[in-house]
Amino acid sequence: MTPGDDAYPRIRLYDIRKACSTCSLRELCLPVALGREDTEALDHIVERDHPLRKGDKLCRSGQPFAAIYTVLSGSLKSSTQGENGEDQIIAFHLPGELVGLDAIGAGRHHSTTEALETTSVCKIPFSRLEELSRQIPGLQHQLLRIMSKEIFDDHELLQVVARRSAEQRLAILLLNLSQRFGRRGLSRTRFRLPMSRHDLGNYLGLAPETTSRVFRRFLTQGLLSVTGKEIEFLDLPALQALTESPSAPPRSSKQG
Amino acid sequence: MTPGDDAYPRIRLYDIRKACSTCSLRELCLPVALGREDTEALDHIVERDHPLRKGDKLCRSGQPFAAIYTVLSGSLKSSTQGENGEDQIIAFHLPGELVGLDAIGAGRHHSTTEALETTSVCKIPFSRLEELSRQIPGLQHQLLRIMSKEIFDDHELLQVVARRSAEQRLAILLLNLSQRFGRRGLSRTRFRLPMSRHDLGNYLGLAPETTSRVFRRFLTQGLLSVTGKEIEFLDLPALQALTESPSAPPRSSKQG
DNA sequence: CGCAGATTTGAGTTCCATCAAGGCGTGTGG
DNA sequence: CCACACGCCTTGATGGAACTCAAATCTGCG
Repeated sequence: MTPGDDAYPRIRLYDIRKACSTCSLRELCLPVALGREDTEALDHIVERDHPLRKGDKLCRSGQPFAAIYTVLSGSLKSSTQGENGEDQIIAFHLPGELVGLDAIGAGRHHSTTEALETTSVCKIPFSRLEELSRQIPGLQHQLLRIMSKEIFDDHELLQVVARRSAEQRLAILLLNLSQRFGRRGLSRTRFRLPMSRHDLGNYLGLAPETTSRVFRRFLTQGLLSVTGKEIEFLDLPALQALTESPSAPPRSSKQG
Repeated sequence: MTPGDDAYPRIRLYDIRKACSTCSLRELCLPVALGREDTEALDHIVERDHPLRKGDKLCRSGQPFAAIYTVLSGSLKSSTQGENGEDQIIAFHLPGELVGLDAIGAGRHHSTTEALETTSVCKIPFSRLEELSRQIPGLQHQLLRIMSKEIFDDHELLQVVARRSAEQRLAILLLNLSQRFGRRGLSRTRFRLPMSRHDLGNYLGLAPETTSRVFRRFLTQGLLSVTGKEIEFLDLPALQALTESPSAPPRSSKQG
């Protein structure tokens, strides 16, 4: 049952790199000048976890924090819960990305992470990683670096949710997903959205109906074609133009 | 000109503790079992910076990251910039709080921090702090811990901006500020807002006019009294009730 | 005292959430 | 292979919250 035993043999960093060309574990380690020994040390703390089925929880809000994860295949969503049970999705996780960083240090998860489809992840026990990072100076810096990135991403999301129209929000998210798919070597213009319209809307601070309507508008305007969860960009420049606040009235900030 | 020279002598951790009873530097160090030597080591890397006047920038987006700061007196706002010059305020910083954490690791500031009034801060060169944190195991963990807190706060803000009404947003912010003032030993029910209505609105994703109108509504309902930037809570329970989504229509998430 | 910026107030408009109903698609059982 | 049912998605109609524009008032400051 526990990962790391015979049924779920340890996998090597080498394998992870093969499995996922832009794996965050690579992101975590690559900029660091790791010697052969260091690499092996890292190899040995990585464990493969059970594959998750759609709806399975990787971790729940309030649970003690023990490990961070990197997505090998599939996808996940993380959400925080308001006191009323209404939740707010704060991130989607695609293959090659790290999960659970917001729990570092607090010792406890603040969010619940759930599989959007059949998903396999790779577990990195944090205590061991932290221990290791004391021995490998660059690794410690990498940890801080990645958390910093997380903060930056959150700020970008905030900016989007606080100040942009529904169309801009969706366009920005689609382009963002496009980039992330592209980085994995998949098509940047044609891909499958792993999340429901509901999740999409929740993440962007929109009602699901609005999300649906915006898709229709994009379709009508010839910006993209939508078939269920499959989408294809037909007019990338126009979508990017949307992003740059073409119709966005300059709110707040400064208005002379 | 450079801080740390004779004109601005180094100040000691001891002084900082006196200057600010809930200083984040304490927050940073206190949970760590610091010996006398460690404490002195920290003392020596802390510098007092120039006092800032209203509107002065502590750091700008894009600048190389060199230090984190802790607020001794006054207050600051941090904002990110969209490509159009419209900015989004992501945090207000009151005395005793840390500034610049989002830049750790990226080596570059992602946000611009500006004084809302005459403000004095205390500079902690990061390279030295990092170096020190390799020698003091607990300190490293504290850094991660505090960054994690930052991420958590961002998620809370996102939840507020994405899902709550204008009244709820303002109520939540006012109560939050109340707590933070209270922690410093000031009144929790009567204080001065250091930021403009404009900034208030920007932070909450609202137009300044809306902010003003919500204040009026609160006034009319007898929830608080407002005189310019001075505010006083008159009906704390009612404000807190607002916070708990009483009139908040359960949006998105789940609606049977 | 007068200016500039901040705040408030008003009127009108827009965008999006809500409510409600219908369509599509997938999985299950016959 | 087909029928049915459930959930997800779409579409329509409507109302309301918040934004925009515009102007008056207030505030601080030189």
